[in-house]
Amino acid sequence: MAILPSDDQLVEKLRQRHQRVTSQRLVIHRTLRARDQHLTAEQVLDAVSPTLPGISLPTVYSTLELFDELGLIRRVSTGTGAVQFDSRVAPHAHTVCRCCGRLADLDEPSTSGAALERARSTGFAADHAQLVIWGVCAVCQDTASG
Amino acid sequence: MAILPSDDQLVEKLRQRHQRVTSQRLVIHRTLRARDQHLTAEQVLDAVSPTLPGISLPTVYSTLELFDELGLIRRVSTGTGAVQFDSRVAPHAHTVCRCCGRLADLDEPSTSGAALERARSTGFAADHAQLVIWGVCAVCQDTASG
DNA sequence: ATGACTGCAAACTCTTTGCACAACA
DNA sequence: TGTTGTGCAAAGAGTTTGCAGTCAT
Repeated sequence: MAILPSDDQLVEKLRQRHQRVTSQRLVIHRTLRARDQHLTAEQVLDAVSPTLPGISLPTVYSTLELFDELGLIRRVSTGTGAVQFDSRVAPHAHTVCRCCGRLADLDEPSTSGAALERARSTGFAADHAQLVIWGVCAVCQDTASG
Repeated sequence: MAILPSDDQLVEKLRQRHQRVTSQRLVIHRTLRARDQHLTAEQVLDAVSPTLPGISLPTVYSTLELFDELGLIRRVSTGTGAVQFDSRVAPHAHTVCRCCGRLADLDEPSTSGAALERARSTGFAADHAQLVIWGVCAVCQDTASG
């Protein structure tokens, strides 16, 4: 499989760690970048299956875990249902509806800087902050009141 | 089982919702308040079993879910291992070690206020913000460098 | 008395593991 | 050519569900 310019970041990080550049890793990476949203492992499998027939869920999981270690994606967990993997690298928060469980993005750029600093001041090597806001989404509010 | 002054908040909320005051709910509530830390459902089971022999894990889960709805505790999920239930009501953040998985408290009082406001401005009825900071704890840093 | 709650068992979902084969370096 | 990575199947952990019996109101 040919290496595209958009693969460079991934390929470089893999080479640094003496890990292999496989078609599974390339396709999953391209798919995540193209979607730029949060997906479950199963959704990633469905998204890449047309391009990679026969790819397995364990491979998807191990690849997503690798990408999380490399800082290419972020794991977002709400504790309800499957973990979501977020390819949006820019800082932002997430809202979770207590009613329908829906996860949505919230642009909130600079909330976590102070918390990262504070964590570091306690000796914790912080690399990433994840802000999840619980509540009821607009749709479920309408449904409940209607 | 007698109602203590410390149970008042729980009892009042249950009565409001026409739900029953059971010994399971009282003991779990007292145990959580006494510990004032984050516990898994299994740890809650172990903690209350001496007082309530024969209590079951499904009951613990349903009670913790109820308390979360009542705002008496907070569900903290890292996506690795079991969900933790936090009886500390005062705003604070959590750190998660990528290496050993350990969850720790971080006093960080006012980080989430702006994010809650912002979520509300989009029509989302936000009630709670959860800030999780990923990184490597001091212990694991020492282990890796030694 | 009656309806909600509990305990038990089983099922279910999500994720990880073990092993043989394939394929990158 | 030597490992690392993949696919398959199965196991594992955590959580939820169904139902009969119990208990708070």
